[in-house]
Amino acid sequence: MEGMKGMEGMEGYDKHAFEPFAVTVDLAVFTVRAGALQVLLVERGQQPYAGRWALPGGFVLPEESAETAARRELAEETGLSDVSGLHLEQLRTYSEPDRDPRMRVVSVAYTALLPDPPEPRGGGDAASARWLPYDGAGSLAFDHDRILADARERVGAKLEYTCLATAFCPPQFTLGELQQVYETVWGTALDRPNFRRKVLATPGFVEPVPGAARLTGGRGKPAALYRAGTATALRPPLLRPAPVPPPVPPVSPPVSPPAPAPAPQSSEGRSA
Amino acid sequence: MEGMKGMEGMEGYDKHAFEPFAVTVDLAVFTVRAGALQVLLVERGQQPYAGRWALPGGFVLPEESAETAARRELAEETGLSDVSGLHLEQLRTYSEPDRDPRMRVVSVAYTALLPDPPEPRGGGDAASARWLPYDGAGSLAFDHDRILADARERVGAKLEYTCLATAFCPPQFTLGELQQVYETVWGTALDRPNFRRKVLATPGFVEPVPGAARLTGGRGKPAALYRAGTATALRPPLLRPAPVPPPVPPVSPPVSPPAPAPAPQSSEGRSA
DNA sequence: CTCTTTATAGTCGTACTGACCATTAAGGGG
DNA sequence: CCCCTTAATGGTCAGTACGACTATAAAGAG
Repeated sequence: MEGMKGMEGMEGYDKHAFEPFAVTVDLAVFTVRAGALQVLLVERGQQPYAGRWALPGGFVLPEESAETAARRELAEETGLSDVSGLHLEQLRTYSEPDRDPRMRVVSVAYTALLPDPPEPRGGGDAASARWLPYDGAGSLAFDHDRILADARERVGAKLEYTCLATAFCPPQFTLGELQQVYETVWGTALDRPNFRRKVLATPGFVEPVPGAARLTGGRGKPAALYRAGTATALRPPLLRPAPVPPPVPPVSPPVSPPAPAPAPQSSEGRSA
Repeated sequence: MEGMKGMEGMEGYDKHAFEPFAVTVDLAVFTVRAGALQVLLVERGQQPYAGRWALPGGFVLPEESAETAARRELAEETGLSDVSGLHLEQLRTYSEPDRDPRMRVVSVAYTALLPDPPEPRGGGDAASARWLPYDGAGSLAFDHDRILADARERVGAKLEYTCLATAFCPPQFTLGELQQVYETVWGTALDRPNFRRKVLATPGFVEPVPGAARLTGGRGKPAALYRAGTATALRPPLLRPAPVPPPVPPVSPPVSPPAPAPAPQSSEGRSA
């Protein structure tokens, strides 16, 4: 603002010369659990949209920034005592005049990523807060469907060119778990050796943990443990596989040469 | 919001149960002119920051979204009659409680890109509006230095993985002009043949214009004209050159082998 | 006509990536 | 105890992308 059109000579201008807005924050809090992308949602207790699921959020208080408000809400909703280490990032602001039927509300949306999700403290103010799978969380209150979709897209995109994925992982993790994060958020399978190669070739993405290789739990060969490195960007990026171009049904290549079938001398050729 | 903590059973709640905010938009409008990145700025006419340059912007009106307000302001400040085709994109929202000394103002920042900049209508409301080079636009009013820096970084990043660069160009342009956009925003020189190869290899980035190859003006071989294609993403991306890793003053590799000096058989080797 | 400037074409070697194959190290069953 | 299954790891190979250059073409300036 600060241009203050039509408010010349206003000198500490009157607060009612313009429409006052309510400013809120909405949170899209993600986690990867049981191989699925999950979102923290609250059930609305009153109109409008009573009984519907919605993103957690709340008013920005007079003396705090939106970022501060978002972190405060995050702590309240998750019940976590320390949210200072969590990844919290501004998504964008939603300001359609009719997004809340009651009044003019401008909402600054944030995205947060959690490693291991504590069950949210069901009590408190919101009717109930729960982790729900992203798929099947459709039809939220207000414009929260859109916010949630925007948030997922943003997270998916950032996995490509940042080291953000480790924010979904506990302090120590295996490369398999890290890969699972990518696969879950992107909804595609990745080649394990290639993924490994890429991650390890990126300085500062992950670093090995000196002792230990978790034997417990798992059924296969025990995996090495890593922790998040100091790097933040991923260059060159790790691009998600293209959404499958047209399968291009082979347009009948010239009928002739099934020929001396030189046979794909591929796999077998190397195994010898 | 919509969580409405501590406002249970409020039913079309009272507008004064929470702090009202002023909501504004700020615009970082860029153009590339004369080989330099330029920004549209207005000179403030009153306190605070009277006489200082600031980003154009203004209040969001009661019945419009921030996006609508941003486009309205863009039209007003540039004096352009049709801003519908211009690239306008939400940057982020700034909400520090003390960002405006007069009152609580939350500002949604937008970034806009213009091809050929008309001189802004100096008159109107703001003391004066002008294009100024990005470098040397330091020390703006409020937190606009930060907003401007964020905007530039965002634009630079988007040039890497989107076809956004054409938004800086007129309807028809040469590859040289397009390259100039990259070089100006990134502040680095690019190899011309390689840039060309990359752009042309990306389907839908640009498409050749049937007739004409501008002979006028230029001094060298006339360049072919292109127009923006339909593609929006750039995969794989066109990464800006790394900011030169540490020049690594050779930390005296084991003193011995300056040996048969295989000499960096680099540049000179090939020029012969 | 020559030099300078800019556009455009093509080459070479390395880095990166996708698609695979192979081996190692558990755990589960028969 | 041996064999099968499951996962992690270690490699190979070929095609693509890209950085660094060289070479050629087509103006305008002198």
